[in-house]
Amino acid sequence: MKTETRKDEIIKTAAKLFKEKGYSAVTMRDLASAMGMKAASLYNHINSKQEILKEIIISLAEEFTQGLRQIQQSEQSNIIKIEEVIKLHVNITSQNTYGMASLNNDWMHLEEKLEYYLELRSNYEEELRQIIAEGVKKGEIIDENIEIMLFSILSTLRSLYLWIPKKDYLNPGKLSQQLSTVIVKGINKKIN
Amino acid sequence: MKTETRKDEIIKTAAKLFKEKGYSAVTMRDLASAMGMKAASLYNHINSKQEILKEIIISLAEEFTQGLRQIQQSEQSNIIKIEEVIKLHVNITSQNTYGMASLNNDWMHLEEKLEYYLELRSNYEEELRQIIAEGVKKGEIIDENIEIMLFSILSTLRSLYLWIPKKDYLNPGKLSQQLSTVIVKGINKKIN
DNA sequence: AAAGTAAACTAACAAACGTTAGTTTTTTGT
DNA sequence: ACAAAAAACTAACGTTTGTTAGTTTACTTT
Repeated sequence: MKTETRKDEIIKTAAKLFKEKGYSAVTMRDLASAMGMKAASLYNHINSKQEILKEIIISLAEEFTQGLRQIQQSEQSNIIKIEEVIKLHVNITSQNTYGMASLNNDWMHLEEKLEYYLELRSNYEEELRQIIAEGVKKGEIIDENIEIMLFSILSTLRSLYLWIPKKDYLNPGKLSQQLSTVIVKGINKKIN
Repeated sequence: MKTETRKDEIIKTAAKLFKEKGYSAVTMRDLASAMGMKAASLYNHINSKQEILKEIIISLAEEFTQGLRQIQQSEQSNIIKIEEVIKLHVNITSQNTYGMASLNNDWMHLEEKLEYYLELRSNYEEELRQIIAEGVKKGEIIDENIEIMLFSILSTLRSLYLWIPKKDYLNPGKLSQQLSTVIVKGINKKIN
């Protein structure tokens, strides 16, 4: 764990501002002001505004890709794999709620890296889709519309960045567990 | 159902562009170009860029508020009320997927109407929270963390605008029903 | 056909944008 | 203590931004 560079600080501060107003609405002067410097000085550390966005988003996207790959390789039931995916999202999001906002809302401004990002994203969805499909085939998961289950799970997990900051009294482990309960068992009490 | 005014067309086109790039990244020249006219001509119909955003968001927010109020007044179980809320979201989102993007992502640029919007939003969340809480108290809903159930449901429903356009072979009725199943019963097959 | 209105246009504005160039200050390594 | 490197600064650039003013074109009503 090496010490945080000035560039890292800029990226971190940018992520915070991007979460509040979105990438396009944050100016280099806003960012500089938040860093306590002038806009031109930022360019001693970064090459462009876009580079900042790229670093925020791509590193997170690769973290998710790698995390899911490890879960996929493990030999567990598909329900447990999904619970591991939930943990993955909770953990990554807990450590970088600001960056997750950009990942969700500002990816369309990536330009050069856009294609790469979209590929990571669709691969991620496809792998999760296959976990669900296999779970259905093996009778672990209800035989409902797979797209809807995928959508519901991903929507919840992708929105975590909005909720974790407000509920930070919950530790990641407990949050993951409670989320798993709600997603896996549903909310109703009736026993069929 | 009166005929659509030019202003309505502009707002509709703007919503589409706002969904693709976000409010801040869409210029009046972009919007004019999409309308087949020059930027200055837009001002024969609207007063400002912000007014467009305001009309998109506030009308939707009020639609949700009114819809939830009617559900709340009906005398039904809380589980059924939640299923009605799901229907409400599916129906409104189906008819205006573009506007829903702004509602979710561009509300922070509302300025004068921001406070009003935030009030509608927090009232909406609070009413839904109470439906869940009452469901727990009456034994219809599992005794899990209410905030997490609220968060999970709202995240899914608020993300519908991203998915409905891709899955438009599903009609709203069927989609609502399948969503209810996933949210209420969960995804696992095991009978406890 | 004339008059009135609606809706487009051209031209331009002041402000804000990302970024560059060149210079000064601060920190680091010997 | 001094040289080198890092990191801040001022000033300015060419564009793009939302918007206004004034004018022209196209419909509608009489």
